[in-house]
Amino acid sequence: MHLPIGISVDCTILGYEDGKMKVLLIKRDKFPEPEKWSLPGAYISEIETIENSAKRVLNELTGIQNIFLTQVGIFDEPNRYPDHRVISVLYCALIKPEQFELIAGSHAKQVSWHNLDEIKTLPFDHNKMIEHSLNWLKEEIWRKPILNSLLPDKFPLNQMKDLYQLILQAEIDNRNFRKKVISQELVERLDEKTKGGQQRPAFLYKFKE
Amino acid sequence: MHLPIGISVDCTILGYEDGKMKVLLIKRDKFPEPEKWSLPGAYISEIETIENSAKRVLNELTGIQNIFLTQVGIFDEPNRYPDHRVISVLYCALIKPEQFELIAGSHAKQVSWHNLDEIKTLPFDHNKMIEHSLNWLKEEIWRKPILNSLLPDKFPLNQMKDLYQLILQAEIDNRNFRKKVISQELVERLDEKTKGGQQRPAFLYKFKE
DNA sequence: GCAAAAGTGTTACACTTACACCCATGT
DNA sequence: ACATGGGTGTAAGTGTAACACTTTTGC
Repeated sequence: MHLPIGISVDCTILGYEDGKMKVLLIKRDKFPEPEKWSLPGAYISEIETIENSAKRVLNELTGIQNIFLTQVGIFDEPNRYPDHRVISVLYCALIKPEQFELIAGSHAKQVSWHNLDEIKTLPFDHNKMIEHSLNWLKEEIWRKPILNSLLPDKFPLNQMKDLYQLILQAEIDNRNFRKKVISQELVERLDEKTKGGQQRPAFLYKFKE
Repeated sequence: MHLPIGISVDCTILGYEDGKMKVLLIKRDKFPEPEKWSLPGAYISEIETIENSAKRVLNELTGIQNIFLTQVGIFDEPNRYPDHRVISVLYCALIKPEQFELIAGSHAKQVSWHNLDEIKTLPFDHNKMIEHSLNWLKEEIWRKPILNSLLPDKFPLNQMKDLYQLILQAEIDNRNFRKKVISQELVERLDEKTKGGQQRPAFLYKFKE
């Protein structure tokens, strides 16, 4: 009835800074895999929904709160975790690194952003989890302004395009991209331009609504 | 660590017969809710993936085996189940009722098909589960030949259209429907027609591949 | 010959894709 | 003046949506 199976949550928190995609990792302090960097995660509590557990765990480990988490998958290989069975529910969120103060708490020794393209082998199936989250993001990216969680409030369209290219891992046609996001009324142009660049200033845009 | 939280699977098994959508229910024999009709489901086992547990449970309860189950959701409200907490992973499958012999086993007193439009209040959150499965189906219906699991091997296009209308709960334009499924090479026409109808015979089609 | 279901084509609109040059600024 | 990234329009192709009449059979 009450099987000896643990249920945990893990979170892929993605950010965008200096033109690179980042993922938030914690340095573990306990068994298993102490001292290793991994996705923030922990067992769920008995009285919360899984999503609320994910929010709480994320806050306890990293200090991040009040963000929107989306469930993106379940990882249930019987041997994915050492010692005993743990089924993990994976959540993903996109945030602007500069808007959150990182506070390592609970069983995290450190918290920090890591460049996505430099991620090495992580414990358990966390590499698979990141890959899974990125695939989820690729599919969701055109639906509504998901990316306003990654971009600053005001941004030039080329920055937005760079981000789409980074996520989709593909070239995007400049003119078609502009037509699309403007005609779909995803973004609107402000009466303001970039300053201090080495070249022609660009109009700034913001997400609608 | 090993929290007293149960993990179960439930299955929405859908069929199509006599122009109606059907769902497979079992009559429960044990606590909780004995004697009530509900979706087939049970606790997962410690050594199987969740999906394999679902297949095993379905077979034990209904006799159905060798079918393709898709995970469509997780139901995790802390009080969805009486007495103690159980998180349930929901699977869905589409099958042809006439191709499976139903055998009530394990803790099922009976198994039988029920018309979807006559389903009353079921125990726990099983009504929500069915609704969730139907929404999933609405989204998946145009992707690949999902419905070849519901239709006979050979069928007239109008029957296929009726089924789409039933699932989507919407009118479909006859000509556009035919154009679409033929141009997408979903189906191909056979050199065979319906017989014994009261009207003009219709060409039979089959799913490609 | 008539009732009933089967079958068929065209046009308008929306969306996507491909493609190349001029513009505004800082140095 | 020139290097650098910013910015723009058009045409072809593809998919979707709306719409009404003729055909074939059983009775």
